[in-house]
Amino acid sequence: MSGKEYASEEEFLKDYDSSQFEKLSMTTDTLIFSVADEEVGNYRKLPEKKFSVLLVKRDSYPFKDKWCLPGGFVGIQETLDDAAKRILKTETNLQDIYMEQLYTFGAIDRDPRMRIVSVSYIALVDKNRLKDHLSGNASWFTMDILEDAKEVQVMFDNGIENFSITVEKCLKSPTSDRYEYIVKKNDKLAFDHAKVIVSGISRLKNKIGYTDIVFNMMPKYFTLGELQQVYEVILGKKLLDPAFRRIIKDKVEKTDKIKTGGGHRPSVLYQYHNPNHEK
Amino acid sequence: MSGKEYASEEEFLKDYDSSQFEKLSMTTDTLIFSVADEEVGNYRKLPEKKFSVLLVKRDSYPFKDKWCLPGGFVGIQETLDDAAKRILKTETNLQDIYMEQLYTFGAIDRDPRMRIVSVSYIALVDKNRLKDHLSGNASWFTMDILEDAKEVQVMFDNGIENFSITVEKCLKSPTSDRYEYIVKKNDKLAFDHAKVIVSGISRLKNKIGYTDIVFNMMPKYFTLGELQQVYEVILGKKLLDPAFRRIIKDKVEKTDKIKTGGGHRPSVLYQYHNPNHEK
DNA sequence: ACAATAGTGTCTGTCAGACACTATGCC
DNA sequence: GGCATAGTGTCTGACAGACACTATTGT
Repeated sequence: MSGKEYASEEEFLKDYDSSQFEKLSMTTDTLIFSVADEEVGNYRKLPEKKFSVLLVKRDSYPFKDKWCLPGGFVGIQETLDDAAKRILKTETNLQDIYMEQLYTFGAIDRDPRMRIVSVSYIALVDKNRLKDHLSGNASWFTMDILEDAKEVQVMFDNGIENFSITVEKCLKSPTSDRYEYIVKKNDKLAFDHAKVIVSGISRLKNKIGYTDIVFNMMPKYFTLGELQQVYEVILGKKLLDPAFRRIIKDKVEKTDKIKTGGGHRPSVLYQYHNPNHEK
Repeated sequence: MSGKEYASEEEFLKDYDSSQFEKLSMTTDTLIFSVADEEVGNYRKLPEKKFSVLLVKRDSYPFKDKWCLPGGFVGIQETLDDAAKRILKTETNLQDIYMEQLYTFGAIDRDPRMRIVSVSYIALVDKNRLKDHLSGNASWFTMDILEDAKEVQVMFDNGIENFSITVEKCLKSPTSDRYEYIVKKNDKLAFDHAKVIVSGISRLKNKIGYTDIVFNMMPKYFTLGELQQVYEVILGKKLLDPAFRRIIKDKVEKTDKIKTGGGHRPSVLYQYHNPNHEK
């Protein structure tokens, strides 16, 4: 590592040959999650909420015609976060969206072209804010998730096409909660993106319980029933009304707006209220 | 992205020029955490536990003579996990140690030589297992941590040298628990490693509450008092005995061994017991 | 005897799970 | 009227925080 002796750091840097180490290609891939309304026949019923993700159809090799997460190469003068933001902007025309780094995937063969390390991100968007700004190859897929202790199954549907993946969960250590994901079935997703999606779903499921990130997927005004539906669809289980209201009561603020029009009692509209601000 | 049309993926790959994208240097940096016994004068008292981290003194520019986390470049034919394992082996001669990926740091100027993206890892070791296998420039530093809602202060000491860092915590979003760390004071740590250390401490503090990762820092046999000390030193607060014993009772197994010799009642030795195995 | 840790019993308040109940608009 | 959702009251058991107490060693 050393070699020639230098008197100062400035002198060293002037002489430094940055080509002596092998370099790698890096990309960011972003899980853009949202919740969609799915209309239900019965006029009385609320539209069903569906957890959904934005996928892009690849138009070139490798994995031509398969679906993948929006992603792209990280520029040499670009932060990882900035690369992820740039890609989000390109695909959805959205800015100032909640994003967080998920995990860095570095398997040798995850891309058949060459060694590419990918930093994955999660972005949460309110679908009402975009609708028709999508780029050409992008499409929202609803996800139906079946999960047990050993396996996750996700069914994707964009209204035209549907497919499913099956991923086995395998604890990396008995002392931790980290899983190694082994893809058992996957015909339509490119690269290792099946793993990335399953990791992202897992992270979201966890964080919904101890943070307020759900509100990034909500419109400004919403009813508690709608909010509860979103929790239920992400957690994959029904919640009891009183318990749910107890949990979120400090995170929301009643407005003077009311949502009418369903074949049932109208509902008060709420908005997000940061519980740390009131103290 | 496309260009010439190919009939198959094989054909495309044969023709693929991997040099068309700018590449980056990547490193892994590992937080090797452990808990050390610090002898106390009083013969009756238990040795005090100290949370500690392994640092390496840089012997070359940049940051010559500053301390940094053990790390190194990721090989082109090497997994991120493998790179981290290799470095752990080099520094401590340890293998089969608990490790998990922490975060990927990608600021443009984190290394003055050139653009380097660093994937950080956490490794937890039982210090009794190594003692004298350390590589030349490595040294264990105890950490005393002072944390409030806005700031973290860490005091490092390896018995010869001591220094401290101060890092400001700044929530990235009101809806989440992600912090942006701003280094306010740091004279002795190289690169952005002050941030990495603070992130790692935060992760560990969190995960100790809902996983069994502490046991990776414990010897095979330990008393509940010792285990409680480790929790206390990581969490930075005292715990009540009965509450602590309630929490860990399913995670440990009583052995027929007993630890005597302190100026007080002897203590039963326990060992880790995976709570998921008994069902 | 006493200092220090080991280990247990139990009260209390908080809170999640569960169920029952009331309220109200729209066809 | 009755369906479907909105919204509330309250019981219960689990459990964390708190404190008090007993047990046992080496010097």
